[in-house]
Amino acid sequence: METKKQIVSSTPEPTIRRLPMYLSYLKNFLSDGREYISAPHIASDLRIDATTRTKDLAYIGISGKPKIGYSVPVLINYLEEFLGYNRNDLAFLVGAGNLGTALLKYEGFKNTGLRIVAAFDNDTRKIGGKIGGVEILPIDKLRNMIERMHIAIGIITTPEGVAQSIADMMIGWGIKAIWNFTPAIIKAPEGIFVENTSIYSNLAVIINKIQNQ
Amino acid sequence: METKKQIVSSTPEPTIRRLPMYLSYLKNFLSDGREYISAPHIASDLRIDATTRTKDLAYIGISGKPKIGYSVPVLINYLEEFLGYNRNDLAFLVGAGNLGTALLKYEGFKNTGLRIVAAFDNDTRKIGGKIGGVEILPIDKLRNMIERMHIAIGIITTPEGVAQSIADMMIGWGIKAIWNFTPAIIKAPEGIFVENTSIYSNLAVIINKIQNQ
DNA sequence: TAGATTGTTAATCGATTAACAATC
DNA sequence: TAGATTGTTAATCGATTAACAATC
Repeated sequence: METKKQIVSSTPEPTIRRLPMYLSYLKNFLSDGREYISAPHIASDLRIDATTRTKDLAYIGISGKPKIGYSVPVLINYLEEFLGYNRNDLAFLVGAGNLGTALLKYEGFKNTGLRIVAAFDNDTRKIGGKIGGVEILPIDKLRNMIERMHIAIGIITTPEGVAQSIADMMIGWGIKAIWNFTPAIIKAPEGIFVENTSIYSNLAVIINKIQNQ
Repeated sequence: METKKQIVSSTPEPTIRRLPMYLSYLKNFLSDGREYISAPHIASDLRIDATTRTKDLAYIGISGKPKIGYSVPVLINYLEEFLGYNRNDLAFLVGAGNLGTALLKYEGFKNTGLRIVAAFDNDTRKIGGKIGGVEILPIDKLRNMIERMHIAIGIITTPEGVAQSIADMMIGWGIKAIWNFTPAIIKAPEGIFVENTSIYSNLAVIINKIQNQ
């Protein structure tokens, strides 16, 4: 028998990145009181091809009605469910500097399923205190806490130089996904997912556009 | 004569996003004192296909020598030049909240060509003060400042609800590129470039991976 | 020279866009 | 019914990967 390449029919990453955009848009739309919306309507507002949008919604298992469109509240429910906003995904944050502080205080996470349950730093002036309602603990408590609480997500907002060593600790103690806000390139074994929010990459795209305009 | 589709042979965006990664990696490599590096070497460290990497470097106009590899210092120079780190690109930031403050204090920009020359807010307690060495001005000074200083880049770190109106002001007064850190979907006319650093999109990818693992 | 490494050309893969049939 | 809108199938586009020739 021939070995058939396994088809991992998962949602494409570009689609996943667009979903929060739809959600944000639809919530605004709903506050206008209208209940149904059509694909061309969303598409022209968001500057996304109507077919792309239809496919995106089909991926998460929602379909519309010809002539009428999609029910906005239903769409919002499906999106929130798919994006895990009804779950609680616990996370630790390491590095309570400027960016770490901004994330700890970020109101936007309240809409989502992400809960930052503790933060870690090596600055004794911060340890014991709270930022955005989250306790700041010493780094050497990290191991015990990850293991005890079965935390799956680790957020790294440390200086670039120590990012890899923090990641290694997190991975060793059971973290499944790392959200890296430093410019460091995190090396991780197969099965550990690393998502980079790279300020430099975003800046590079902007500067490139400015230069070539 | 047939109209030939104009070929805008510009560097692909995925390539541009990878360039800062190469730069960061090479700077670390250089501090080890070695002068030449080969494509397979970089590739295995960064987990990027060697051919992809070779092409990326070819785009910015640098080639290596068979058997020897690429000269690291030359590579760094080319990358910094291409990324505009030797230029000064002036930017304004609007919204000196948690995230805005983090960006104003961000040491990493010192390596780049970006200079945030002023910040704007409507909080009278912040106005007149400085954050990260940058003066905080009232929003109503924005127009005059953009026009006078020919600022090209506007950074938005306001609450989601006012992002579009700030963008409209910026665009009306001559800003060419907007770096949007809010979840808002910024509508802008043709020719104005909008780059989104979307916390929600990044989070969505992480949550999706966690759910399906 | 021999072999490691680059660089180019072709093949593959995946996402977006286009065309059109189905349906309320 | 007629027409607006969805949903599916095919075509296009662009990036990644593979194969192999060129070169120091």
